[in-house]
Amino acid sequence: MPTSKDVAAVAGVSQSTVSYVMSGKRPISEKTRLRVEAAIEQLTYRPNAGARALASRKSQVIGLVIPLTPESHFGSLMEFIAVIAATARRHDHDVLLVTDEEGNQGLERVVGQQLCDGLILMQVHAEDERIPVVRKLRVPVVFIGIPNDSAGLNCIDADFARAGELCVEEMSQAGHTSGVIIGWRTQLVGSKLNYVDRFLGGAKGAAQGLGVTLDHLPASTDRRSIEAAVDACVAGSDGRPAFISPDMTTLELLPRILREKGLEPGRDASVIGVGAVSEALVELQESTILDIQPRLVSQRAVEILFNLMNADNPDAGGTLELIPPLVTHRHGTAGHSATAPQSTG
Amino acid sequence: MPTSKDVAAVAGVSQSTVSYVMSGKRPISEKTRLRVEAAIEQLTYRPNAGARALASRKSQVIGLVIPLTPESHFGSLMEFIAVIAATARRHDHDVLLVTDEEGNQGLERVVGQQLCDGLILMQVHAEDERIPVVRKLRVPVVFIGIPNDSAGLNCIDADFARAGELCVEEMSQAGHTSGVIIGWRTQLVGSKLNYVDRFLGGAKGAAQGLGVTLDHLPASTDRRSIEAAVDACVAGSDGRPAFISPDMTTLELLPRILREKGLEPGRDASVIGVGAVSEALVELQESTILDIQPRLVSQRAVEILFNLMNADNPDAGGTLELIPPLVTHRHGTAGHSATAPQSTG
DNA sequence: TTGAAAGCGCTACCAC
DNA sequence: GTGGTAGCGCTTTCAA
Repeated sequence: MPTSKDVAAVAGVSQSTVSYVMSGKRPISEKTRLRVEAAIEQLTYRPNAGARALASRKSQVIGLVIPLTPESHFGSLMEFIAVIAATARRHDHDVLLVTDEEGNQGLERVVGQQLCDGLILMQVHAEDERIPVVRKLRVPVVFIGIPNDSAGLNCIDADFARAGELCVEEMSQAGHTSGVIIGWRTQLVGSKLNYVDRFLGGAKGAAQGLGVTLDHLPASTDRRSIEAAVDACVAGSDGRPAFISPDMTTLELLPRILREKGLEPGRDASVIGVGAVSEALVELQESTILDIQPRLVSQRAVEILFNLMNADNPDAGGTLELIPPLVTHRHGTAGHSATAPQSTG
Repeated sequence: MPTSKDVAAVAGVSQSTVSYVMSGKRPISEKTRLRVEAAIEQLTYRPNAGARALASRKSQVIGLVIPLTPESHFGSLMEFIAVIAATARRHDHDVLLVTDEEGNQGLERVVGQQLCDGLILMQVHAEDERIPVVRKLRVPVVFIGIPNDSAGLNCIDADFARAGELCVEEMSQAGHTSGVIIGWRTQLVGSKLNYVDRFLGGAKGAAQGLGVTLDHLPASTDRRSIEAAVDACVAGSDGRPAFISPDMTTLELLPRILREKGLEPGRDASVIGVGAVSEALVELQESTILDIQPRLVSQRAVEILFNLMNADNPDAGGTLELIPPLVTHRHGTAGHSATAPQSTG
């Protein structure tokens, strides 16, 4: 493996000149620059990441903390990860995977070892126990998700309140005057994923405005609890029930459960929700799906992080960005086109 | 940030002793070891990853090269990534994400920069253009997938030949005497993902043995081509058609497409295939699913990599490991239980 | 516009 | 069983 010393020798310059050619941190004459670049090419030189990190105190790596809990929807998760990795590369950084299996230990470890210069945390809980730790961390952190107390933190997420409104509007336009939201068990809401709360808030507001009634049936992401919720809803429903859910796993399960009970989604019941669906699958969903735009959210998360990492002020921050959802797919409701993305401002 | 020098000072020992306490590479008296450990604890010392990598020529990181092409099924991909990350941590290593967007450049970069000590490559093609590059790489590499010429390479994958056999057996037991395999376009098979080939081989062999007829309809993972294949099959079918596919996306689309055509999967048609399905969804699949055991495959991949990384012989290797699939879920065929994983030896 | 040299924090060799 | 110390390959002053 050639070193920058070798490059210097070949180019007939000093090692520091090689360094400055690569970093551009000081003016170099056209002539020497070309010589150095030629030498780099010739030797296929690549700077040693460890040495660079040691000397510069920058690893050129960002840590991505991913949730591997049962409630996470792997397909959606991957959608985020893919964009984050690609965006990071565009900024000349790599991505280190940190599973939340290690919990706070993991955060402290990767930052303590100076393995990365910044962190992105996914699946942030309302009262996330990582927050006190994050506040003490000496690297910038961006949350995907909005905790209850986001003061001074940098957060970005889909606008679930708006998504709730849109779902109810969709429901109303599909001719329903009442519907049921299937979300998490109430005892978990508030202490865990609070986007359900935000979603409920938006939905309830819209329901009032539109004069439709809305119930909230708590359910977890397992088949049994969803089934129970469905039974309850069908029993209490006059005619065609409508289901709304902010959770992708639930949205995948619901149509199947309905069919098992002899209800054809779109005809005998409406299913409306938000999620991150892969393009291949979205057009065949039996539900009306609002896209929470994981690609946009991820990209902004990385950009915010890089802004912070390049900021002079070490504790700059306090971003709170909400990305509006898009209606990408309507299904089974008369009078609606099945595609045509539409901005929601 | 405290350094090992600080630890040494607090413990009243030399810096090298601190190093040896951490690495265990030389005997340390109980007494000093405790003193050092106490100092480490007290200062919450964490070794600087860059410095360590520089001095030891080991980064304690493995690179994971993931495919972000349209043909990859994100949910399945995540299943692999999660296990790889967890297993790596258990070996005291971290995982660096390398997207194949960079192609061979990416491989050469992360190895050249000495960002990682080993690589795992996913979604290996039959004539993968990364292979010549990999052979020159100075770090061990494990492939998930089996290229045509695997000589000297370390490969692991699900046993798709066996999976093909099992699918045909399932089909036969479900009372079908003929069926259709929906795989990739033939022109792609052979140059790209060759597990389809292996799958076809196994399936055809079993078909001969069982005296059932089998067609292969090429289709891509998009809705339109699958639909065309379905139409062709239904037209040529007497009675209840059977579909077999080695691709998860196809398996997710098929039941929906069938329903659109008025065919209820399990009753009017059988859908059988292999894939990596999340536990929450598997019991509601409209198909008979053989689990390709992504968790087991991933775990073995990491273990093989660590064996290579610890091997004295730098070009040890030439592993080829096939993991048998499990019948985890049967659907819509009389006389079968809907669950009960069963080993296939 | 360029070079020399002092570290960055760790490991591992050589002494004792 | 332990300590001293020479690098690992880079960045970044300080000098010229």
